[in-house]
Amino acid sequence: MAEDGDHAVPIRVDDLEITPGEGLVRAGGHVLTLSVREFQLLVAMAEHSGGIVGREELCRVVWGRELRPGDRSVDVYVSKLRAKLEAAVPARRYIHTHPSFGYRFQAEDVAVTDGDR
Amino acid sequence: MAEDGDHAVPIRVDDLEITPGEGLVRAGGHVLTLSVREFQLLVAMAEHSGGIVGREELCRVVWGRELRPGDRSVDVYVSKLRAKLEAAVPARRYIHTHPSFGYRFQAEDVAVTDGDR
DNA sequence: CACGGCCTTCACGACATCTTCACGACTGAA
DNA sequence: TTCAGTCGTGAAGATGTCGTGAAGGCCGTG
Repeated sequence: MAEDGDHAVPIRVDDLEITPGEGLVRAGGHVLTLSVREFQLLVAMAEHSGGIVGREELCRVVWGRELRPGDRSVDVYVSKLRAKLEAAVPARRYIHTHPSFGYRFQAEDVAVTDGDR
Repeated sequence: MAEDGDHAVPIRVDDLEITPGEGLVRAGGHVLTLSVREFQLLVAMAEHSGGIVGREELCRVVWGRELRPGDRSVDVYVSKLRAKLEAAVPARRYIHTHPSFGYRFQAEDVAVTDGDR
């Protein structure tokens, strides 16, 4: 079934439960308070969980416009989102940077021995 | 058919899953973080998996220019790529050197039988 | 009006990447 | 053995990309 619509089907990634229809995010029994942009960004990445999503696509999906040269909006919101996710679930890391490619959303342990390289 | 476009069709070589459209490489459920050059080099070799690819061609495809005498760029990046592949999948060897000819991309066991002596 | 949250942009520092150089290991020929 | 060509790889400097605090504008609420 097509599931990229606005259905209220929760997206689950590790400890996170994201409910697009309600703008609700639960992290291990803990509810996150996100702004609209933060939430849309989270959903956009979580829908491609495990894959890399480029800044251009994120800008298109969340901001509804093309990414302009020098535009740092996406980076700034990724930073804010990371801060809130880390505050909620310190043991995991969800947003990974792939320089020049984009970001990858996937739950990984923070204290990794070999997972990061 | 020639399908070297930017389709997100994954290239599979043994334990490796390479997704050109996303810049993503998986090795046994493990995600590799590669730079742009490293990734392009990997794709260029993996597309000719099993065959030998010369430095000239690699330089043309990845760097977009002719290989100049004394240019070691290709060698350096092959080295980096080897290091990351070996870290991810220690049991296999993917990049084989054929002196004066080029490199061959093919999965082989590390505990070598004696195949290339 | 005053307050507070959200969004955008700017600026600076931290970090990753790219290129080139340098040295040594290895190989085959004489 | 000695020589010449080839390759592996660590390191340094230049460049590019990213992380993030802060300032300013907008808008809704009390």
